[in-house]
Amino acid sequence: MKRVSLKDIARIAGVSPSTVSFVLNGKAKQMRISETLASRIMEVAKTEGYHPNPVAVSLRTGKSQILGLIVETISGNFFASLSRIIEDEAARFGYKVVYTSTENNRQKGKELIGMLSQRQVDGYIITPTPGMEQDIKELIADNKPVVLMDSYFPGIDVPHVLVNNYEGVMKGMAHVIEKGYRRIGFVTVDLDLVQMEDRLKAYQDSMSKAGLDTDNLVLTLKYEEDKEQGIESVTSFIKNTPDLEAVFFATNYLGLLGLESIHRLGLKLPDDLAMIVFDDHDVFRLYPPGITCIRQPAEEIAKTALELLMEQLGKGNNGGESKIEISPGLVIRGTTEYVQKVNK
Amino acid sequence: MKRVSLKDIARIAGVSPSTVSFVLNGKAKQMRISETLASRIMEVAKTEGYHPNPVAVSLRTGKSQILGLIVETISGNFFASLSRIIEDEAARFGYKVVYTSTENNRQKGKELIGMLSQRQVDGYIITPTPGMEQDIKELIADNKPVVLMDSYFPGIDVPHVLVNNYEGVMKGMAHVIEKGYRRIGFVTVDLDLVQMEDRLKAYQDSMSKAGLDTDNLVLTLKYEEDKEQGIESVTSFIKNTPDLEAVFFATNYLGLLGLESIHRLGLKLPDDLAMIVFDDHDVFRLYPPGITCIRQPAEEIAKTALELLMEQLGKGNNGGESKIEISPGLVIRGTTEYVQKVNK
DNA sequence: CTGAAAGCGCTTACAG
DNA sequence: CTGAAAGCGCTTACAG
Repeated sequence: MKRVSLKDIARIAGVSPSTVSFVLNGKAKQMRISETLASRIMEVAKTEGYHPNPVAVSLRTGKSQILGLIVETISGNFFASLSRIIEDEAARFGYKVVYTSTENNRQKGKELIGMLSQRQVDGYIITPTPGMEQDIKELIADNKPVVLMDSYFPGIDVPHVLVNNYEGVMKGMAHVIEKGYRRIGFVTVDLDLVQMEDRLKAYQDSMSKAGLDTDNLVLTLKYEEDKEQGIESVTSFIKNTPDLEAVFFATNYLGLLGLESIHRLGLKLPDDLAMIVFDDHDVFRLYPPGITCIRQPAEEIAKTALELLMEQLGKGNNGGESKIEISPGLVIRGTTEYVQKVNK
Repeated sequence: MKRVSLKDIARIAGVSPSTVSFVLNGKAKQMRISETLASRIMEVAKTEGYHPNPVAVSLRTGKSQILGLIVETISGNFFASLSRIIEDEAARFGYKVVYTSTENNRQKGKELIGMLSQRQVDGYIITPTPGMEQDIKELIADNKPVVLMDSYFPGIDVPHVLVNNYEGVMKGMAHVIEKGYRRIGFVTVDLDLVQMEDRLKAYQDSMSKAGLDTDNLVLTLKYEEDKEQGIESVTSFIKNTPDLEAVFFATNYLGLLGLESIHRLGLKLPDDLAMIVFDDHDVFRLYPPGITCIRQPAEEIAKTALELLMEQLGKGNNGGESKIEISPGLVIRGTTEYVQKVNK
């Protein structure tokens, strides 16, 4: 059962391969091929079960119709929500998606390898992690279509889509402040990413706007620390901060550490201590009730990222909707859905 | 920054493309190319940063060095544990892995499409679901290397690796029976898969061996039912079965339904009711303490599946270990790790 | 309206 | 020991 080739179809239909190719690629009228001939060729192709060999097409055209999605880790909810959406959307444009993850462990290596050996993909959607700057620059230099998701590097001029982090934290803070909380702590991590800066900034701004002090209320964990160390830091932070009423955790990972700390201290949510979490990855459902959560719309982010990529690939069919804010080469977009769970 | 081609290397090194190809593919001595020449060519290739174009190689050789992994769903722990392991193992043999899922919703469609459009992959690892028989037969007919994982179709003669379901259930049953339980229920689903049959058989055998009755103790849910319906069925089963002491859930999905039912009935595990679960997919950690769990070693299954596939691809480097039981065309292997949690 | 020809980047008999 | 040539299956100027 050999695969039928374009040549086979040509032979059976009694025409030249070129003609078959034109017809099958919808260039029949453009090439002024008679409708009769065209439909006859179509017919033959169908009855013979012809499918073009994508490898040959790719070699000839230089396009693979494949997109590369690079995420931090392939296990986890973020990837799960994302992959489905991106795969579906990509399919609508005739693209397939392959995944790679940087899996923090083999940081330096894997991502490079992945990129190099994958230069066959037509475009990239990347969730950037610290240290990827160089790789991304290379892609840009290579004129590869790239969209960053969930974060970006201020120094690199590349389209990206992420939630409005500042606004998100402002909303969360406004909420707890309005509820009457005053002594609000903030737990973050020393990751050199813009979204972390924005979140901290928003915390500080909202506190000062409310005339509240932030002295000794910010805990910055080390990215390198392991989970247990993190939990201990948070635990002692909570225990040793006088009159602490609420804590804002800047990422969902930090939130999980916080949850464990609160558990160990025997505190009850939200009565003893209120908790607000900035949910990076739409994993809200992991949290128990009694937590205020800034939730990121993973689906919207993913869809938008794909749209931006398609635009670069010349398939920019943004239809009626053009309300994507485009700063010079940059795209920032995102809404924050505010989920209210604190019942104080 | 154009990609350098093999031809470029040849030109720079002052030899023919063939020679370069031979050297780079490690056929230098086989072709009796002088070591001096060979190392010079290697040198040029390295300094020029040459990487063969996999698309061209694939077109020419008919091999893609890509494996297809088809799972039920891409979100979920099973996929997460699997993907990592299979990807790593495959890399050791020089293969990449692409994923697809059947995502029960678009059952009939997607899987077909996935297969057809992917005929470029060199081999398949498939977690079969009911209805895939035809597709798998086609692959076999096409002489494509295929390994089934986690289940198999008795009618199709293809290598597969799965846990010993019968043995697993026997162990679990032996345990609870030994603990003194007598009225043990069994909850299963009307899925037409061999492993479900094996599990039920083992339940019946162990009950009869212990001289216990199974009348009205087996609940078979409909596969088509949604979650809520399932929970209600299980709930009423538990409530309406007199003197029920323990329930064996034949899959982890059923186990989750059971958990919810027990919760709704306000029962306490394992005091009011003991629970045993056959964990399809190594997601044991999802269960609370107090549950007896038959656990599948996902890692071992995945590794074995890959080995079997490599064997078909002629890379059978099974080293010293050859204790894979091979029945005619069939492979059954697996161990069950028995995790004891019931403290009665 | 349609066909012959070149070429994408490789590998591999074949011929020296 | 090494090179010229064919060919994997397509697409696309180019020439009628």
